[in-house]
Formats: sequence, structure tokens, C-alpha cells
Amino acid sequence: MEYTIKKLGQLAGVSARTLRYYDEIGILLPARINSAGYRIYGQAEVDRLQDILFYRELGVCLDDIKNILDAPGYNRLAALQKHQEKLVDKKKQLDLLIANVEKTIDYLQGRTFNMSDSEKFIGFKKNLINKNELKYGGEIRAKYGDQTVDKANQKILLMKEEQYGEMEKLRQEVNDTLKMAMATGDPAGELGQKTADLHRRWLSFTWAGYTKEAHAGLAQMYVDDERFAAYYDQVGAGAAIFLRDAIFIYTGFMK
Amino acid sequence: MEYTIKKLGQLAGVSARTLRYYDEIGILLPARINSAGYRIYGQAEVDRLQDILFYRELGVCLDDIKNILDAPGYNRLAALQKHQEKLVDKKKQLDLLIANVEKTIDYLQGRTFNMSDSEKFIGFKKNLINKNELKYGGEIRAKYGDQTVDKANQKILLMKEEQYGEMEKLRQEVNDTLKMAMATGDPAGELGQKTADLHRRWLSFTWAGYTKEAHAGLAQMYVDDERFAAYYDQVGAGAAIFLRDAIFIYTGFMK
DNA sequence: AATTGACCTTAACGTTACGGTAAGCTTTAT
DNA sequence: ATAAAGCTTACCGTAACGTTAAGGTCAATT
Repeated sequence: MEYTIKKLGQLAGVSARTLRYYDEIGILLPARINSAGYRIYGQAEVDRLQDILFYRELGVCLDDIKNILDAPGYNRLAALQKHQEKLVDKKKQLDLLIANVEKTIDYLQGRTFNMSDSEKFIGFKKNLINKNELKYGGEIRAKYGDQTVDKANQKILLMKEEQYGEMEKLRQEVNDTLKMAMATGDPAGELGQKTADLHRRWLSFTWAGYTKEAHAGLAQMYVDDERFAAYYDQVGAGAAIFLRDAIFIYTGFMK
Repeated sequence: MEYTIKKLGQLAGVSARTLRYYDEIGILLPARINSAGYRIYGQAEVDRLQDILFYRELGVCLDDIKNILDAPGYNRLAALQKHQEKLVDKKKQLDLLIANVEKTIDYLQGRTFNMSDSEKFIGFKKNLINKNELKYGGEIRAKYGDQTVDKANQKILLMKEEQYGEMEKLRQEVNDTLKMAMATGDPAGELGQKTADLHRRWLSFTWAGYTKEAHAGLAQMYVDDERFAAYYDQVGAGAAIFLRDAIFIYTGFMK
């Protein structure tokens, strides 16, 4: 498949000006120039542009990207695997920032009293990639010894366990609060609503995009799907229905 | 608490130069200037800087941020709630990009044959926020009618269900493959390793940062924690142990 | 055959959000 | 007392394009 400059731009979501600039600085040359002087791009250029955008997304400057892609030992597969790690890091950082926003909201609403100034800046972007890491690639492990790297990995592992632990704690809290709420018999009451709120927070751990509609939809699924119903009914008979009602009220689907 | 320019910079992770620039363009003025001409920042400025960085993270230009923050009707709480949504959108986009990288890796390794050019550019950043949305805020709902908004939300809900469905399918696949693998009795065999790989992919749905160490750690937890052990042993007696062994081999923790 | 409108070209200047450096004053630590 | 660290203004430099101007090309329609 061959592309003119605008077609490629539309495909990749960048402007034609950007592609001309990339030509100008020599980071992405067209496959050929046709008789009218038009830039024509081919398959190799599509893939190279994809690589460029992967690095750009990680905040690497174009000059560095050029050097990386043109280096004699460039290994696309290894690079992609590194990308994956970096993107996952980025996602983790986003989670931190989202937690920051949530805590700030709680703070504004008076539900959290101890928010330090330094906490207010957790999760904002730092440079994800440092040049050395890009340049020396796999050698860093040999250079600094596996110990350092393993220590770093262990730290991540600890964080994961901690995160998992928090999620478990939250899940337990949902169950406990649900049980107490059911004793009151009122899904609209304070405890019922607290259950729904806890449930939302638990969801947010794994769910990407929270919306009220989705939350309510899931609540209904809890009732319809026997596997879920069975899980929640461990808490008590009719717990799935009670939880659904509480969530419907919480999300405004029922009054 | 009062801060000098460098202190505030360190707190927030920005340079002193940046803060001077913010002063210059009038987006963040110091609380006062001391006798030596030094900029001194107070509590209000800390919070305002936090707001500025929230918007900056979403790609809003400084001029727009200034207008937003200085608008008469600015409501910090509402703004934060909108931020939360946007960040969640961003996270979803990151998930798309990660999926893109993974698919490209599969493609390079010959495990996926049908990757179209347009697929190669899924997930790269577009402008997350458009000006109108920022300016008119809540009015958009009234303006275009709830119908439009609800339709959009419904679409998200559908995507969620789909995503959930895929995850469920994968989980089922893990169980099925695990059962077959156990019949062979060899965790290091093809089926055993396929189980471990499927398990990794299933994990990646909910886990932010995959590392071999964490994967292996979790596998051990499956054995140690009776709740998990019980779940997997539904597949067959000793399934948790078999899965752990397969994962240990897969992650290189055992030969 | 002519026209229209979408597309392409080069060339040049403009913009955003700072980084870097110079030249000099102030505060803090030793 | 002196050096190091931190502060000031002022100015120049930059990356990655956006924008506009002035003009050539292509496909479809009249």
C-alpha cells in the first residue's frame, strides 16, 4: 500500500506538516518522490512512523529517536518490549495521579483531613526515559550488576503486593459494610450508600473508566449472573439484590 | 507553610525557572516579595500550582489554564471531578496503546498475521480536552440534551461489557488449558507453558505493571493462600501447585 | 475544454514553554 | 571571613511544529 502525505497523516493521526518536518529533519524520508514532486510513502515508512510515535509518546525527543532507530544494532522487538514496560510505568503513574485527584476531592469535601503539601504533587509526570537507559539498553544490567536491578524489581513486587493488599482490604470492607447495611434493611440509608461508595472505590482499582451507568449495569449483572449472585449471597441471602438497589440509588438510577 | 522558589519547585517537581515564568505570565504570582526581593509562596499558591499541574498534565496550554482558574465561576471541586474522568480516559487510551504494542510484538513474532496499517496507530494521543468542553462545562448536557450524552455513556458501557467478556473468556481459557496441561503431567511442556502465558495475559488485564518476579510471586501466593488454592483446585487436585510450577518455569525461576 | 476544489510543493515567519547563561545581590554554613 | 548556595533580572536559544503565502497538480464535473 502506498500513501500520499495526507493519507499517511490521517492513518497515523498526525498532520501533513508534521510529516514534512520529519522529512526535513531526516527522521522519516518518503519511499520515493513521484513525477510531480509528491512524497510517496510505503510499508516500511508506515512501520517506521509507528516506531517514531511509540518513542514520541514516551517523551523522547526526535533527535534521539532518529539516533535510536538508525543505530546499527537496533532491534525492533526488544525495543517494543521495553516500550511495553515503560507504558505500564506510565499507567502506574496515572493511577497515582488519579488517586491524588480523588484524595484532593475527599480533602475538599472534608472527608480527609491529613493531606500534606507533598502529597498534592504525587503522580505528575517526570521524564520516563533517561538517555542512558536508551543508549546502553541491556548492558545496564551487566554494568551495575544484577543486584541493583533485582532490588528495583523487588521493590516493584512489594508495591504490587501492597496494592493487592489494599484492594483486598477494600473488598473485605465492602463485604463487612454490606452485611451491616443489610441489617438496617435500607439500601438508601447511610450504610447502604457507604457500601455503594466503597464498591465504587473497589471497582476503580481494576476498572479503567468509571461511569455511573456502567456501575449500575454491573450491579444489575450481579443479580442476573448466578456466579456473582452466589458470591455476594455468601454475605447473606439477597445480598446481591440489596447491593444492586444501593448502587442504583447511589448512581441515581432509582429514587 | 511558606516556600522560597526552589523549595516550592522541589515540592511540586518543577524547576525554579518554570515558577519564574509562571510569575512572568501571571498564572502563578507569589504571595509576597520579601525585603531582599525574593518570591515567597504560601498555601494558596501551593494549591493553585496543583491545579495548574492538573490541567497541564491534560495538555491544556498555560493561557487557557489561566483563564479557567481566574474565571469568576471556577469551581475547584467540579473541575477535579472532570479531571478524574479525563485521567480515566487517558488511562483507557494507554491501555489501547499497550494493546497495540503487544499486538505488534505478536505480529513480529509471527503469532498474529492480520494487523492492518490502521491498527498500528491505535492509542496514540489525541487532544484529550477540547476548549468548548472546558468553557461551557456542565452546560453541554443541557445544550445537546441528555440523549446524546446518555448514548455516549451507553457506548462506554458496551465497551466495558465487551472488555469484561474478553477477560472472562481468557480466564476460562486459562482453566481449560490448565486442565489439559495437568493431564500431561508436565508443567514445562507446551501446554503447561501455554497456560502460564495465558495466565500472564489474563493478569495484564487488571495488573498495572507486569514483571516476572511479580508473576512468580503471585503464583506462589496461589499455593500459600487457601482461597486461591481452593479456586484453582476446582480444576483438579493440585492445580494451584501445577500452575505455580508452570509459571516458575515460564518466568525463569526454575529450570 | 474549462473550471472547480482538494491536494501537493517550498519558503518563511510565529508560537509555546520553558532551558541556559550572565552579572550581580543575599543568605547560610563553616 | 569567606565560600557555597540561593535569589534576582535580562536576554538569547530551542523543539516541534502551526500558519500563511504563492504557486503547481489531479480528479471530477460541467
